[in-house]
Formats: sequence, structure tokens, C-alpha cells
Amino acid sequence: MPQYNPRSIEEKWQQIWLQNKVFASHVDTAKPKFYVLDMFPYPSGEGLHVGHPEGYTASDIVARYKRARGFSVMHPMGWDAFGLPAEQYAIKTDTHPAATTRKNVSRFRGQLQSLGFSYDWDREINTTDPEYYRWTQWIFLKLYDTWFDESRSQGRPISELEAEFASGRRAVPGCKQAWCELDGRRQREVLAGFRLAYQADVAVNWCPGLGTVLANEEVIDGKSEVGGYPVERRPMRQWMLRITAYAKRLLEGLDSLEWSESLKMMQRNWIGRSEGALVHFQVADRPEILDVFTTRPDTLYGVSYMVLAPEHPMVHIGQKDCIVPAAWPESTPAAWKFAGSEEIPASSVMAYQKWVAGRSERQRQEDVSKTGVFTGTYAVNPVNQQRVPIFVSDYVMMGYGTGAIMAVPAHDRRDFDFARQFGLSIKRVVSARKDLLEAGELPLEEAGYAVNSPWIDGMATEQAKPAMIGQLENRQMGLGRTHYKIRDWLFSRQRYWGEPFPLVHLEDGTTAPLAPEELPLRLPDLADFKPTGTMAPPLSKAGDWANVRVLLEGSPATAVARVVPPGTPGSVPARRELNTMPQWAGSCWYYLRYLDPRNDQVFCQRDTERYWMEQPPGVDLYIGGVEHAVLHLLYSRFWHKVLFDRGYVSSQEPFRKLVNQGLILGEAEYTAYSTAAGEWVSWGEVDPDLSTRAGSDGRPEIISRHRRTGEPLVGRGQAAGDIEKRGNQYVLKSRPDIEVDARSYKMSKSRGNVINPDDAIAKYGADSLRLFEMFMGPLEQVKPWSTAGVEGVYRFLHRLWRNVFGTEEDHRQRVVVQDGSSWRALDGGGLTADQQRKSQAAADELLRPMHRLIRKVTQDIERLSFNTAISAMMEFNNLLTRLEVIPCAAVLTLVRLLEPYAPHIAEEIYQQISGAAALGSVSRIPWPVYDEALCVEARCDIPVQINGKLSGRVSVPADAAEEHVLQSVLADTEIQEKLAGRNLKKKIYVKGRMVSLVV
RNA sequence: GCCCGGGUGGUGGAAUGGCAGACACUCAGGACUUAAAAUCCUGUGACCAGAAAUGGUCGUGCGGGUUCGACUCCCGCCCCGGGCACCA
Repeated sequence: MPQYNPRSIEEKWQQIWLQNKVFASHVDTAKPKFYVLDMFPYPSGEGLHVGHPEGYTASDIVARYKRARGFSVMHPMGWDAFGLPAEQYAIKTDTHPAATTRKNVSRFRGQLQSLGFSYDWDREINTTDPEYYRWTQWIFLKLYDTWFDESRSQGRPISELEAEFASGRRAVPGCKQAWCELDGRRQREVLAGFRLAYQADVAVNWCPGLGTVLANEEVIDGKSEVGGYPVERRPMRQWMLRITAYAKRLLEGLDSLEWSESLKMMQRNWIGRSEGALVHFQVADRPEILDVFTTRPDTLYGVSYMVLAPEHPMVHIGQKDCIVPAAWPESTPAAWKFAGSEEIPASSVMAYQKWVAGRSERQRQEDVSKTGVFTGTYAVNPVNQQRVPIFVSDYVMMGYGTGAIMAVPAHDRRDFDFARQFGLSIKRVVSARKDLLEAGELPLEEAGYAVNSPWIDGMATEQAKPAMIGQLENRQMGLGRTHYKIRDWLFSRQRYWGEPFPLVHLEDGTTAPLAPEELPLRLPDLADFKPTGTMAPPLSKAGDWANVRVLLEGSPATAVARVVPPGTPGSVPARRELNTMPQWAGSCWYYLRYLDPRNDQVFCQRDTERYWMEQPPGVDLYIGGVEHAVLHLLYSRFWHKVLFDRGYVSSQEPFRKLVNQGLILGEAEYTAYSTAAGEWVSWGEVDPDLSTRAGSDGRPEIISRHRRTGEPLVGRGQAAGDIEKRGNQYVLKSRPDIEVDARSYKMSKSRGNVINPDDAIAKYGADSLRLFEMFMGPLEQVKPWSTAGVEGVYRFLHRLWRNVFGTEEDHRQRVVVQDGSSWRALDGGGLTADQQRKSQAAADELLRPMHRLIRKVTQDIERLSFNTAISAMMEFNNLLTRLEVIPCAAVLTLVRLLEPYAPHIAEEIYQQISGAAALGSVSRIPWPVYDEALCVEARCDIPVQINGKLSGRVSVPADAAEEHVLQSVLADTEIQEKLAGRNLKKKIYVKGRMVSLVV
């Protein structure tokens, strides 16, 4: 036999799997289902990186294992191909994004197939395919067609809302007339206020550099996440999705999910539930009421001033609700006015607003000292009629709560700082101790006991809150309120490469959805898709596409539009939406399309959906990167819940169990720093704020400064052999007083530490790459790449191959087959009596280890502990290496267990040793079963402790009774010696594990 | 600042109340070879004693506690990674 050569066998098996559709998924009601899903990739121009195969191998192992255990397995793959990078690349190179996408997808597909993943390729989907985005548009129309019924906490068809208005069961909001008295336009406007997809003028993150608006999540530190361009706030009419309506259900749904605690916590923080009260403050000498949200209604007696966000409508100078008076009240302190603009309140407020608007997000975050101005107006505290000044300050955010707060400096750090800055009173209303009025240093933010608060004096904070809310509600001064931090989802983008919105704008300013038969609304094939440079989206260049005539069908309120040729009687002019959907749209529901990917009647056939998603509910295992913790995963859950409410899916949640694979870092690096003069500097002296550049020799250099002197320093990589460890530090061997920085970095082009999976496959084969990525450590952990480590698993596969086929020089076949009560060589040759005896001895010797191996690998796959399963297989293989002859059954078991991890070599060995008896694929053989009784050795060595210290061991039969074990322990001469002259107080036997004696 | 996760040999890691360091990498020695590579065998936590076999002591970030027994559970601290952050 030739040596193990992955190149020659891997491609062969990949072809066989593909041609014979070995891994096709089917609805099979006789079998339980298992849906194992990968986060589908964005097919970038870079190709696959080593992070992709990590999660994809893990899911592939589970998919292959579950098939072997008799499950009907769904394991699909596709492409999340709309999005900014393709568009940016297209603009740069002047190629159409569709062409780039096609090219990238075929590269990605080829790479994934070269890794031998068991996807059902007939289910491949692509979010940019009109036959796919047709249904993305269809679901958008369902969102548009749904309103959220608070009383049922459920999304319902908009027609049912219309019926409620029409029958008079529900009053038309903000309108005295009856529903039937309103014209079609007005009816559409009213309904638009309820739809889950609606338009609003919102301050958007406009990014001039990208020529588009961005979602809040795509803006980091005032810069775009992609490209790092500056972002400014501008008002714009945008499509929004009412995800806030589902805040409560999105939060509560988390409890039912098998997700990591940290991931759930990220979603909980993002949704941001807080409980408290809405309190109404009368603005002094004016008609307006100022509402504030507080989580500490129990501190209401401690309010000493109020604060409005700079963007709050009550301080929009010149507007009718503006509360800023014409002149300062008498004796306003000079410090309460804005320096340089202190003539009248309006000038101070405007000057302050202008100053705030000019501050970057970064400046605000770095400088948390308190600034603000007095509005010149007072509010009246409803509980004690006290007049308190109203300030404007940027420490209050317009986007949270009502954009206004009641300030209680004694019990809030921020209010405390502000009060000190502006000389405002600080009044204690909580004491840390029940028996003292003034316990605990101010500001006291922790719970305590109410003081100086007539309605609730003496109550513990936890009781004082509901008591105060009760009082407020009775007197109509406020009400209990749960507030969520999450905001509605900004759903439109001024981009070309995304799904067009399936609706039209009518001349009266309202919108009408396209009739379902009009879908897909194809993206026009624009030659010029570049940004316009203004806020007008690229699609504004598609005039013929955008300007259409439509017929409106159905009742005026819920009419749908059908595009007709110009001149059609009854048609009206309409303009298509020029924005496109954000990249998240296609990934919100792709897991459903895989189930029925070629259906042109529905997004997914009902019974098919039910088979894969109902029992157990949702995707059974979803693996992907943690970078999608709050965006994709929250948006998907939201869409899924809407589809659930509307009866299109059968589970409440899309992804029941979710695992994040850990990042793979570059190979460990040792960096030593030196000054320009070449003087070494210890890592402890280096400012840890680093940047990278290409050095003069082409190798990357790290730039920093001396922590104390500020002198520029350069860090250069050191060979591992020049480094040694002293205590907790790594130092240069040549200069042990110089500490170096030892760690692994995220892979990046600029650092030059990127590992390309194609190279690894070319050198070691897909099986070794898969095996190594699983062997590195726990799936969820961050791990550094190690080329030496890949060689380790590569050696393991070589050793396995040699155990079965011998070496090139020595083809001695070691595999023997049992034939009744005798043994023969696998190639049919007879065996000598001595070989017969050795064969039987080997079989006896391997029996128990084999059962233990089956148990170990099975249990480890179930708990996704792939690294330990691999080490168990290595151990078993090492056992085989030492034997002169190897029973075929042991090899078969090993390759069967190995198949999910290293499928190509497993197929090849199976095929070669099974001969004519072979099935088409080793994956068709059921998973081996183990006998628990054969997993333990017949005899075992029991360690004996005396006073917790290991003092000897005895050998007993595995099933020996406690009494018997203790007897042989006490009979042991070594133990007797150690016990001599001591008084034995207690004997403990842990079955099969340990004996503990106490003297 | 708040929340979550983690800290075990030279390295990646194993062991979740019962023999710490499985498996692998690295390194060293040996076998095979004209030689090298590959392969195989042996050793490889630290310290002490011994010519050696071997024996002993210490050891899972630090300090305390629970237990016959703690890497594992509890309390306090230190450090690293991640998330959120003037969220009322």
C-alpha cells in the first residue's frame, strides 16, 4: 500500500458524496429530526479564513454523528451575499456587485467542499437570488401587514385592526370622527401608525464617507464600523421596524433557550428592561406637564432640580411648547448661565445646545464632568409642591426614557456631581440604617430606608418603591412603568446592493404594498450604482424603474398596488421606494428557506416547516461567531416571533441551542521592545497602547512609547528559542532582566499572521485541518493557531494508516479477521498457530478499551467536547500500534468513530478493509453501541488515602463489595505498616474509586 | 463603574468533590540509516537525597473556610479576556 496521501483520497470522496447525494436531507416521519445549522458566511473576496472551518467542522461532526444515530438530519449551507463590502468593492473596481458575488460564492463553495462538509448542496441558497429575496420581501409585507395588540401581547393582521376601528370597538386615535367618515388617505395614515413596518423622521447616522445612513449598531465611537469614517446625525425619513413592541417577549423568550449565560446577558442588556415610574411634574406658571422616568420613585422627596436633554422638545427655542422664558428669574446665579451668552435664557440654552452638538461622541465619553445651563423655568414637585429649577445638560440622553430626569443628588452619583458643580441643594431621603436618619455616605445609591419622605418614612427601599408608585397612581401624579432601552430598528439603507422594498409611494404621501404576485421586485440592473454623493440613494438613478403607474385593489385603507402599463384606465402614478433593506434582512429567516428552498408557491411548505421546527422546537444546534450576539440573533428572533404570531411557523424561538465558536488567533508571538538607540526596554515599561506598521525589512513592527518618559519604542518579534520563562514573566535568554510581551494576536493582514486554510489543506489535507481545529481545545474558547499542532494530528492519521496497511517497505498486513472460531489474514491468507493465538489475545485485550472508546467518543460528541474525543481515539490507535496483529473489528470501530471528524480517511480505510461487503459510505453504518459492563476493567487498582494522603493501593475485582475491599486494604502490608500504632477512626470506600482512612 | 467568562507544566489543554497534568506540541537521549528526513523506543511540573533502582517534599493566580478528601464547593482579594457604559 502507498503511504497515507490525503490529496489522492480526499477529492475522490468529495466527488462520490456529491454525485450520490450521500448527505441529502429528507422529511422522514419515521425518524426523529435534527437540524444543525451554521451561520452562513458573507462571501467576501478574501475567501475562507481558518475561523470558518472551526464552527463548520463542529457542526459537521454533530450532523454526521446524528445521522449515524438514526436521526433525519438537516445540515445546509448558503450565502449571505447582499451588503456593503461587495458594493464598496464594486465601486472601487467598477465591476457589478452581482459579478463579484458570483465569483466569490463559487470560490467559497469550492473551499467548503474541499473541507468535506456533509451539507446537502441541493439546498444551497443565496440571499441575492430574486427567488430568495422574493420571500424576504414577502415577509417584509407581512411585517407591514401586522400590528401589535398590546392587550394580547401578540402581532395580528392589520385587517383585524381595521375591523375594530370600523365596528367602533376601538376608538380611532387622535381623531373624533368615526372610521367610515375618514377618507382612504386618512385611513391609511392611521393604520400606518400601527404597522410593524412604518416610516419615521429620525435622526439617522449619516456617513458621508460611505454615502449612507447606518444603524446605531454599525457606529462605533462616532465612526462607521466598516471603514472607520466619521458619522454625523441628520434627520431623514426612514423605514423602521417596531421591534420595541416585542421587547418583553424577546426578553422572556431567552429563559427557554440553551444559550450561554454571557450571550443571554448581552441580549438582556441590549433590550435593557428597567422598572420604575413615570412621574408628572407641572412646569411652574405654564400649562405644560414634564414627564420623567425614574427607577427610584422612593427618592421623590429628594428632588432638588430637573434636567432636560439638549434635544428635548421643551427647549426647542421658538417652538410653541418651548418652556424657556424671555428673561432670567431674579437672582439667577451667574454660573447657571452659559458663559459668553448670558443675556437671556434663550441665548444661553441655544449656545449650550450648539456647544453640545459640536462635541464628538468620543469627547463626551472621555470627559464626564458635568456641564449645563438653567432654562430659567421651574417645575413643581408633585409630592411636596416644592419649586425646583429645570436645567439642560448633556448627561441626559434624549433617546432614553422621556429625555428628562428628576435629579436626586443625594442618591445618584451623576446628579451629585452636577449639584456640586452648580451649587444645588442635596437632600438625603435614604439612610443606610433603619435606626439612624443619617447613615451612609452621600451619594448613597444602594438600597436603604426612606427618611424625610412623609408617605414612606422608615420603609426599606424595596417596599418604598411600590408604595410610592401606589400613592402616585392614587393621586394621578404618575404611574408604574416598565421601560426598555431597545429602540426601533432602522431598516432602510441608501445603498444599491440590497433587497428593494416591495411597496410604492402614492401621490397623497401614503404608501401601498405591492400585491404578492408582483414579487419578486427585482433590483434594477444599474450600470451606475455608485453613491450619488447626496443623501439620495443610488436607486434614484433608476428613473424608469422607480416611476410607475399602479392600480389599487381592495379597500382604500388596506389597498395593494399592482403595477400596470401607462395609460391603463383607473391607474394612478406612484414612485417606488429608493432605499434598500439592510444586510440583516436576508439572514433573518434563511434557516426557514433551507427547509424548502425551491418552493415557488410559499416561503416554506407548512408540513415541512412543522417536521423540522416543531418538536423539539426550533433549530437543534446553531453554531456561529459571537459577533452576531445582539444583531442577527435579536433580529431573527423578532421576525420569527412575528411569523409565529401570524401562524407561519410552529415554534416561538428559531434557535433552541446556540454555541459560539471561539476566535482562532495567530501563532504565539514574543515581542521585545527597544529604543531608537537599540537599548532594550522591559515590557512593563511599555505603554500598552500599541499600533502596527510594516518594518524596513518587511516584517511587522509594533510602535509604542515609554510609559514614563514617552520615548518612542519599537517592538520586534523574537524567535521562541530566544525566550525563557522566569516566574510569571517571559524574558530574553540573553538578557534575563528584559521582559518581553508574550501573547497571540488576532489574525490580520497588517500583522502578517493570517493562516490560509487552502495552504493547510494542500500541505496536510482537509482531515488534518478539521482534526486539528477540533483538537486545539474547547470549541467556545479563544485559541492560538499552532503549525506544530497540525503536524501532530497529521502524524496521528499517518500512524492509523500504517497500522492498517503497513508501510511502503513493509506491506505486512496486520489486520486479521475472525472466521468462526479461527482467524485469518484480511487478504485471505492463513495464519500460523502462534498468530492464531496472538489474534485471539489481541481481541481479548482490546475488548474493554474498545467499549470505553465508544462510550467516550459518544458522550464527548453529545457535550461538544471534541478535543477529548480525539485524544481518546489517539490513545486507542497508540494501543493498536503496539500490537503485532490487529483484529478487523477494532479498526472498523475506530474508523466509524473517526468518520465525523476525519471523514475522508475513514471512508478510504473502511472501503479497503471491507472489500465487497462495503456499503457505499462508512457514514451509512449505524453508530456502534457500547456495553457499560465492558467499560470497566475486571480488576481495578484502588488508591488508599490515610488522612487525605496517598499511602498505597490495592487491587480488587471491579464489583467487589465494600466490606471485601476494606478487608484487603487492612490486610495490605504497606498499609499495615503505615497504620501501626495509630488509632483507626473512620473508613470510607467510594466504589471503584478510592479508600480513605482516618486515624 | 456595572455585568459575564477565565487563571493548571516550556506550550495547547485533561480531570467539575476521589490517584493533578490524559492526549498532543516542544525539547533531550537512543534505535534504524553512509548521512539526513521520516519512523520507532525512552524521558520530559519543580525542588531535595541517591551511583542507580528509587525515595521524599512542594505544586492548579493569592489569602482564608467547608470536607475523611478541594483544580473542583463557599468567603475575601489580585490579574487577564469579553460585553455594556452619564440608560435616570
